[in-house]
Amino acid sequence: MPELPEVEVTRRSFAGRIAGARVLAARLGKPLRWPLGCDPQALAGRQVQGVRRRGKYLLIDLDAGLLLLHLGMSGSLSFMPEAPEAGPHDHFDLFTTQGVLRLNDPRRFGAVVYVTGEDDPVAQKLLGGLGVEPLGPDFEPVAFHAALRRRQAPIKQVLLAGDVVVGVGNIYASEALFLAGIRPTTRASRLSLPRATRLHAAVQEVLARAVDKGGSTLRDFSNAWGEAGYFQLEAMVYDRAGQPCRRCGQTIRRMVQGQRATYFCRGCQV
DNA sequence: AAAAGCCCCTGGATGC
DNA sequence: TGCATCCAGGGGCTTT
Repeated sequence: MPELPEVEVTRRSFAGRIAGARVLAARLGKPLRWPLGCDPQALAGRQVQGVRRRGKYLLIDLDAGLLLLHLGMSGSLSFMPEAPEAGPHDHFDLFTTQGVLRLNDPRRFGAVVYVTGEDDPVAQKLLGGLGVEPLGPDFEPVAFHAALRRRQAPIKQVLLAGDVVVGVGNIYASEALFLAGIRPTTRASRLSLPRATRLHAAVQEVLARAVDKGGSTLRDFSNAWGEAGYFQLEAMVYDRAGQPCRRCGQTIRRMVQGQRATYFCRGCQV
């Protein structure tokens, strides 16, 4: 489910309310992708300093150590004054003096991992290989072009890989390539500087706009307030196979790259 | 080093 | 109605 916009929207929806809270207890449901990495009881008494985001990870800073949280494919967070009884897909609860942070994740591709710091080997393994933040100052056209020149894979898959630029998932990769007028199958190394620059701008534009719209709610995404997102309503290509292109009228195509669906317009993307 | 496949898991939609 | 099949916002790990 969640790409950078959904994760960022989630972060903003509870960061302010949980900051300063004291952890009372933690509860685990079924196993997630990785073990928590500490006894849940050991979290009691720690204070939440704030919530950051790195790529699609949320970093919940504690006064000692931090929690790395990933929503995987089907995860969503809620933050409520009091938690209803846990349902079958509620796999992590953090009870605090200011409310309960709950992770609901039917498919359990998500994770909550405790690490002592960002230099912790586990944190390094998960965060160390990530590319630059697309909405940060390090995402810059010339460096982006240089990084793409080293990659022979199709540009769609390079965007998804996350080691050049983070946070672009399956929806926004298709959308950004449409905006930039680039075929998803184009080898990354063959993009000229002007085209890479267009793609750079398109990635920033589509992600920023999606954050603005509260993310995309295709099935069940909602932020920690329970509010849905609306970006899916303005998707140009994603999940629109067989429908007319909103720009040129040609039929939107669906193809498969690396076992993931890609949507594009033959008329608008060269 | 980089690319390509393979999984992890559950639920909803579709088709017979 | 029931059952099989396909598909889904991710990404680490293993193999080429």
